[in-house]
Amino acid sequence: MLNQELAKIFYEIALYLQMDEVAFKPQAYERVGASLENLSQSVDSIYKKEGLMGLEKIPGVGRGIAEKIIEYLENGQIDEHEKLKKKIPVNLEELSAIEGLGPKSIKKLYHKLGVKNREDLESAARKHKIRDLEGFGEKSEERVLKSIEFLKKSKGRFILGFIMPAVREIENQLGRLKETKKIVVAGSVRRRKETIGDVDILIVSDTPRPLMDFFIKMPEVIQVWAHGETKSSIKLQNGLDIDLRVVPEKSYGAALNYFTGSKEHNIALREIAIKKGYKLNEYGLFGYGRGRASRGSTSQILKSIREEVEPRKNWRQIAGTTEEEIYKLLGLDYIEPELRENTGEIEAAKADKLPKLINYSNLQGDLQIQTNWTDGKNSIEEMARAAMEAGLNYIAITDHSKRLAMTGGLDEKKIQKQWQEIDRVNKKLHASGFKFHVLKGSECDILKDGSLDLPDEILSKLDVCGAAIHSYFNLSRKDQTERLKRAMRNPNVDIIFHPTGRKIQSREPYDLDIDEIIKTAKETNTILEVDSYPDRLDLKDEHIRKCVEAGVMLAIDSDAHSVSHLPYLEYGIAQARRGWCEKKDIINTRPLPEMLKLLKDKQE
DNA sequence: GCCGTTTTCGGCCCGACTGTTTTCAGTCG
Repeated sequence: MLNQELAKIFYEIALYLQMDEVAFKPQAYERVGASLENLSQSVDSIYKKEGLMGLEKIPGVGRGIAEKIIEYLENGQIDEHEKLKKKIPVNLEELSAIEGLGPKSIKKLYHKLGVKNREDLESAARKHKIRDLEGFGEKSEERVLKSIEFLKKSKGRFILGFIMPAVREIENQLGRLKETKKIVVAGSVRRRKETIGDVDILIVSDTPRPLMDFFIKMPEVIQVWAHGETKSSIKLQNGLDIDLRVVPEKSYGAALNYFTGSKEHNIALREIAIKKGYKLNEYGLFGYGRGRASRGSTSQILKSIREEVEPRKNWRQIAGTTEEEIYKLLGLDYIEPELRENTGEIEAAKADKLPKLINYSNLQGDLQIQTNWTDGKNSIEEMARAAMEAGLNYIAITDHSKRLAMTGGLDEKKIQKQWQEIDRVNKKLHASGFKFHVLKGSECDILKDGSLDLPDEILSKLDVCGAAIHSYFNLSRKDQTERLKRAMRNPNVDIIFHPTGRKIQSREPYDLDIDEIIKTAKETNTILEVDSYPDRLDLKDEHIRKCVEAGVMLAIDSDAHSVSHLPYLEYGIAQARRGWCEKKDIINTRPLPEMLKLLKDKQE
């Protein structure tokens, strides 16, 4: 949380500096903001362990910002930030979220109209005061009102797994047009971020115009933000913003790379390109001069670009049709989209040390499935058949335990009855010639003190015992961590389900020392789950990466409460890929007998 | 303010689109 607070402050400093047209510093602050957001360790613990020097090792942090971080840790605020806030006391977070409002406009609105927050802005717009300002007009006023309207209704970001069907529908519509040679959804969707702000679609075509026209006239469109030759931008009824760009074939790879991002990754690539005497943009990778790409020093080349001395005349495209050739010419291994956050992937690609990521087709089983025995919608047999159709070879039925009375949680008696039903389903499936197997499991409640909701004599008979926290979310960090550690030390507990308990956009994770949990998981040979349910994705990417580094085994489960939830596994795999997971790190990529042998209580 | 597989000083990613403009500033990604 501390990292996020600081990131927000640094972003705000960047905006304030931009208002005053300060050169270069804003980028530095933005960079450090993004860096802190991606950091898996808390700045607090870095500072405690390694002091100022440790902070300076964080990418984008030098002496100046390190001192500001320390200032925040000690005083809870940063002097320069407070000064800037006093000068222009506006709610930057609210105002900069408005479509089309940047630092310059915010500054002007404050000075001329005294706009401090979204409310002031809305009232100024409704009174038509904005249109009279220099640089503004009727259109900008309307845009402000529309954007406020939308922000009132939504939080501005969408949960990937929930919005994906709508995205794929638009992709299909555009893909069917005869002008479309190739289509791909780029941006944060392609990187499979857990939430997305908008959608970037890329099309290869020689005739952009009809595509653009079709795009802005689709029935779902409620707002056209931009409509140009090669780029258009719209908003759908469901609130989703979509950008469409059309590029020629020879620029496909460069454009795909560029529009996939992340911004930080792209900037790093461009810097590498410049060092090699190249230029990288969305149209391709270009070398300077004829034959020898590295003629002239970097600064000479830059100078010539800046001065626009016969721009482009001497630039020659040397790559751009595919992403692969761009990475190759930059001296890098190909980097999968899920890794492109500039959090070490470029260095790894340089050193030939990228992980061989788990594949979207690598799962053999699913170890968390709910049925209509508790709060699921479908029967055991229905879930089994659906999983089989989805290409899986085994599932574990993990209905809730008795403490979750609300869901009709199973007690000792009921769960044993469920075992009979599982035996019956297995028998039936095997008799029909299927190799599929249903395992006996539980999503057993972890009680307040870390003990379990079902007795050991029951748990020890399960094939797969999952344990999860569903109550007392507000325990202190120490108590919550101890609670989970105690559960992990139970020799019958194989997996901790959704270990941090967060729900994206609706519930914070409970307070946990995640490093301590990972350490205990390693010691006790407990598996941690990557819950694939779109608003859980728990563990999340940065935790997953820590597990991989620590050698903790993970399971990717759907947490399906209905047959329609099984496809959610895709998002768990995506999250695992973002956490640098290989196939070997995930227990349920193994065939059933091998998987079972890796469980805690099945080992010698 | 950060950063260095040339550098501890002198650089710092790049282009499309819009609106309000008579040639461009601001925003976005």
